[in-house]
Amino acid sequence: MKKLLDIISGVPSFSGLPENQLEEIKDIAVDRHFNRGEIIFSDGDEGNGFFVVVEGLVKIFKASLDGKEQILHIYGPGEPFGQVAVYAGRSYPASAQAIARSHVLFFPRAAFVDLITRIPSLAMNMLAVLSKRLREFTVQVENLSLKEVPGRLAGYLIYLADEQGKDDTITLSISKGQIASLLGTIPETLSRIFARMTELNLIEMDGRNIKLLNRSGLEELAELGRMDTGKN
Amino acid sequence: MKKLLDIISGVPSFSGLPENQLEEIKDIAVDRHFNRGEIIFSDGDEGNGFFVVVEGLVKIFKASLDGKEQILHIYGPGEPFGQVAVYAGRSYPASAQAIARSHVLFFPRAAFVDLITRIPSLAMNMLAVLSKRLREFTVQVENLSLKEVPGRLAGYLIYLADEQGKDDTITLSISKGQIASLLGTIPETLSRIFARMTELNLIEMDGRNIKLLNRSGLEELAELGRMDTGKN
DNA sequence: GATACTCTTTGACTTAAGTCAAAAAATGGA
DNA sequence: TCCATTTTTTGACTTAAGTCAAAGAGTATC
Repeated sequence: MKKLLDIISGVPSFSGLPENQLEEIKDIAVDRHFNRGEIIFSDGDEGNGFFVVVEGLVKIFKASLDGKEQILHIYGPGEPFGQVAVYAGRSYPASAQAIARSHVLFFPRAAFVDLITRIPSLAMNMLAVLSKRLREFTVQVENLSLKEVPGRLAGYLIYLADEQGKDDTITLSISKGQIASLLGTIPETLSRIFARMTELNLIEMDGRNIKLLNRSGLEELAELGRMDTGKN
Repeated sequence: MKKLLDIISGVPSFSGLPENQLEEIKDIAVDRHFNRGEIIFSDGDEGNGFFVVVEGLVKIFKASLDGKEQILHIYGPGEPFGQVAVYAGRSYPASAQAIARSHVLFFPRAAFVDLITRIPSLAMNMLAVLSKRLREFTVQVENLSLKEVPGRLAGYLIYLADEQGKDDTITLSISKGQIASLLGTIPETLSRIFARMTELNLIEMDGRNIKLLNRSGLEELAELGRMDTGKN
């Protein structure tokens, strides 16, 4: 099956490996499919492997007793998730849910650990992936505790603009409710802040398309962490 | 120098390695000392290695423009920090400061990466350490966004009690101001919540000694995330 | 043992953001 | 196209926690 090998060779975590090793990785991968809304694993579940998104979108989140949730990350094609359970503790530290019809690859722990110990550059790649995630978490903690919601949103919009490239028009790939949860707030608050940003001519919004009208203004807001313009 | 080898063999990240490999690790380690208050590295600094605390206490934190700070973690003897710069990105994702006179070991990147690629079990150990940190971050994000300050404090007190073992009396090793920063709040708020907990007979406080009077009450508070007792 | 710190607590006030409720848009089938 | 969800927005109100200011405790130093 040639297609699977192509997919695997395109995953950043496996980049730079020679064909025969990619072949070995391919051999232990298991195809799995999830419908929109399906839970892939739950916080605390015993985990005997990790996943890589091939197609679709998966959200990783923590839920509270009273029904609130905080999204930790949203992963798309080429991105691995659930590795923490492979290297330490054996349980997943959060829940994963498909937020679109998704095709993922599952890598069983034992077989993968064996590969890592035999392929030093694979180990280095995995260390790099985890380090990148740690870096992202430091930013998330910083945002949640040192920035107000407008600052977090400005940062997120800039992040999307950089990611999507083109001009300064971005398209949201997830619902505003999900964005609220990712930013540690609720839809009502997010909606009000979008309105405020439009008011201040920072952005222009049409459904899921947003145009950044004043990038330096947004950058300042993201940097400072609060709306307060400093005048008066 | 025998003492250094003893220290290294006691570091969890290096556990399970044979003597000759510990020797190799020892050979690349560099001794460094910091006074209380000294900055070890700053957020964004180019990092060419990581550290392990031998003696003392080091705080890892993010600072905001307007002088606030969020502590990400506080590390004591045996714990490594700054690894993210070694495996990805080459810059430190946060700042590190000695909060007590500290003795640390510095491991230069190039030499350590060489060791990792030659010693598979060292690579696995490092993967385990990073995974554990990721797990801790998921808890911190959950706390910041889904729990109110009383819930976070209750969880922290329980964590300290478990760590310090003995009965249900704990001793704070850091100032209350630092605890406030670790929990994502400010000293005034923390002080008021300590007072409220004392009021409710959850704890008894004498300076830096705290007695947990009602552990299950605290556990419920930590679990639920807010003070609200649910009655009425 | 008085002086000069730093750390902690208390009080009065402000505010960002949450809750609850309902209307308005958008989306996706049948 | 029309109906039924789901998503987003708006309004009125509440609240947890922050700000500012000042008083009390602790600790260390000479």
